[in-house]
Amino acid sequence: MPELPEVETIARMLRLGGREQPALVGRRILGANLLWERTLAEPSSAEFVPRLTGQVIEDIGRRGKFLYFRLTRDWLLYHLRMSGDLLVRPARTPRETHDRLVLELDDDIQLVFNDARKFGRVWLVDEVDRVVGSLGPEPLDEGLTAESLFSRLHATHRQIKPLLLDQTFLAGLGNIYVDEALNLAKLHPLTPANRLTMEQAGRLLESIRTVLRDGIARNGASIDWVYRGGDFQNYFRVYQRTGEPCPECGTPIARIVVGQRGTHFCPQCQPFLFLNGG
DNA sequence: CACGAGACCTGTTCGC
DNA sequence: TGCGAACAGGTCTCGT
Repeated sequence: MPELPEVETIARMLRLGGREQPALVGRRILGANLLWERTLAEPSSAEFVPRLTGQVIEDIGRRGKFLYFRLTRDWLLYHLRMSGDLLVRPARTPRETHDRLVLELDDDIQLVFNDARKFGRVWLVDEVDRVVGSLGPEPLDEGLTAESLFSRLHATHRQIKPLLLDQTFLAGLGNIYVDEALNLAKLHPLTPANRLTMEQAGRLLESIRTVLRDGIARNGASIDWVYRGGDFQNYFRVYQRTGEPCPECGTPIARIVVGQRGTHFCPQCQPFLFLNGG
């Protein structure tokens, strides 16, 4: 599903508007149509529509992989999970196959949540931290330093890849950007977190920021049939490039499974140096 | 605490 | 061509 750069791209598009697409800040919600019950995490579907109706969108942003809409009284949050997408369409546009929630806005606009795999979720809450309060720091936040990352890495012996996918450790990374960042930092995905040196922790933070910034600059990645307009997929170094040459050394990219996730890395640039705990 | 498996879902691609 | 298996950007829960 969309990771930080894809969600950031969507948030910016909705907040600022894009080609032929109006900005949504200032629009009033006139009604809502929930088409798949389980898409709504909370409150109940009976409470959702009357409570949402009439509120105005005051701001739109991103925290981790969550998209948030600050409304007159409440916060509306979306998590796109694997296949979710948010689309602006003219009012009364016919339903499309995987539409799950349609908001009717003023100015004859709809905001459509489309999600083939139905994993995505929506919340309407009065306190935003009830949903995003347990997230770890934003990787692009200047307040996050190599020193603080280093000390948090050393608080656990978990493997670095699953740790970076843990949203309570760091918010926003997913399978693509973790593989890309670890390759750039020349770290094996199974490296125990507490074995990283200070220098490696610094390189890891810089690598994470580089791949995220590059991803945002390319409007995110569009892969498989879930096309969102970005083209960062053309710049992957290792993700889904099994058997192709490493851009650094030419060694064929390897694929293993880590935490049930496909994991791509260069065995030459990212050697595993911790056999027998040594 | 840390890890693995299973669940939630649909669609595409791959191998026989 | 057909059909099942494997796989997919995520996260939660449960058992060990």
